[in-house]
Amino acid sequence: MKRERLEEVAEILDKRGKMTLEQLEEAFPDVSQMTLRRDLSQLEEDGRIIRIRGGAMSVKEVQKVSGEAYTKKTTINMDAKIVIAQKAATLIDEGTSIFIDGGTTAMYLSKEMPDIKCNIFTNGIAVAMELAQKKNVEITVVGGQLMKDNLSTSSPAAKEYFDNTNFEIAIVSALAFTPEHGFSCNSQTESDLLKQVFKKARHVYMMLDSSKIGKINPYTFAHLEDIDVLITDDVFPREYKALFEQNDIVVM
Amino acid sequence: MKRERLEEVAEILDKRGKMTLEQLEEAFPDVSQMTLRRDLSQLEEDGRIIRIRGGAMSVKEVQKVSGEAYTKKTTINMDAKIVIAQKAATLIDEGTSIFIDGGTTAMYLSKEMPDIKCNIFTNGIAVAMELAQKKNVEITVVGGQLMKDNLSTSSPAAKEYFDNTNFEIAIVSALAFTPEHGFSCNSQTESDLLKQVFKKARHVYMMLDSSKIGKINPYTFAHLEDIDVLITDDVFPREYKALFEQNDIVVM
DNA sequence: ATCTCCTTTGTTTAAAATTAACATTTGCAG
DNA sequence: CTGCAAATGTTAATTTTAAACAAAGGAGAT
Repeated sequence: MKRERLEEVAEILDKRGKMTLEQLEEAFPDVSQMTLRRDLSQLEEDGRIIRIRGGAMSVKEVQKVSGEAYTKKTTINMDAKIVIAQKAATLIDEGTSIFIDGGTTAMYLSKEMPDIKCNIFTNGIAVAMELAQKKNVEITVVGGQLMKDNLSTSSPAAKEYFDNTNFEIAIVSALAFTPEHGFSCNSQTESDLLKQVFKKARHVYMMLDSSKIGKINPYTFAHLEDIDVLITDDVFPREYKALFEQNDIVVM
Repeated sequence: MKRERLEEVAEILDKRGKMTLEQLEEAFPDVSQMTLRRDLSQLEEDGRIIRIRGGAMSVKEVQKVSGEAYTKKTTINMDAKIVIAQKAATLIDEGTSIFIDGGTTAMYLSKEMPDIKCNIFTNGIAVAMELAQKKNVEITVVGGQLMKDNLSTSSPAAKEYFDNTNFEIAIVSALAFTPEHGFSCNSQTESDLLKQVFKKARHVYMMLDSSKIGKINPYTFAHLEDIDVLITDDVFPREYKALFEQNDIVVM
């Protein structure tokens, strides 16, 4: 009972890097806060985690935080993104061929993903590194120039790149969405890449947390008719939900 | 005033590993607790320390504390590799176009590299992530299937990939070398990739620590005549050094 | 110099998190 | 079943933190 929970706590912390006590309580609804505190104490003694004010973080995360110039971006609407990523993770079936983009939501998705046999294509190198830990996942990285802000690559040669490639699903996210401008991002070449991906993908899943709504970015890469499923959080406005459903999009 | 104090706080924390706020107050008697708190906040944002309840600790300390629990790999001949990487780093000039492979030595190289304006092409995603921290370095990642053991990509499409690309220098390392079999690695596609790179590179630098000598791996990608400079450690056997020099290779 | 604006620092106070202490439950050997 | 010990829950006290505001410097402009 205790032993297992300790393992689970350590695992989830390894996955998410950093969690508040509140988040831990949500993850373990049937034990008290005090118990979780005691668990953290013990894990700390074992050197598996570091306890920080408000919660705890994994050792890996410490190294990451100190290693990179810590981008604040990772924490904007993080909870919503994790929920969305978890949902998306359940949609991945064994043996499928999938494209995943290089955004932060995709990063969470790759952490939450089950370790099943499948082929993943991605343009995010952080995503690729994360997935490399999964034994059964075949990974292919899309080459190209690296954008340092989001660690994703894109290349004008994307077209040829995907000539002989097909995806069952493409799971992507956008930086912005409005009904008029569709889904947009901030890089021309990334936009081109995604358009190319959509052509070769049987289904397109869009992960969109509600903070993106009403915003506009310079490059539109998809409109409502291009996507099949929308995965979002629970504060997603009702009128938008209706709008998506009118366009035959499944909203989760 | 503030700047210096921040430095001092970071230093003393690095030294002592872990301090409570009380201890910090003793160390800095002429500022208020709140100021120290604010300093810690800032250092935390910069990724230099980790704030814990009651005080703070240095990143080093975290690693030490957790060191026992976490297995450290990539230590095979690490010292030699670092020395080689440092040497190689000095050979990179501003404004050049360079290919770097995805091996562990290349990883150290990317850490040691100066942050100068240049174009780096690599097939190592760990290398790419490391380089992403350098503001002035333009990075292009070679796409392809990801090999999980060394986090490098390679693709049969390498040929087309490099059609319009040229390198001033290619800095690569091999997994094995013998005079008869040349430089070899353990992946067919990576071998192809490197051969392609050599065609487009003006100079080829080989980083080879002495542990690689006398070993054979399945795929030879270069012979003595293909390389221009050899960067190695100081226990490199004399007879091999002579051999290289006979082939007009500069040995460092 | 004097003034203004902005940053830094200090102080007080409210909020939050943590621990301690004690009560309750659970599992299990005898 | 009984009693003990480990695990967990609950509450209250303690400690730590952050927020808000006030004061003190510091740099540049006039």
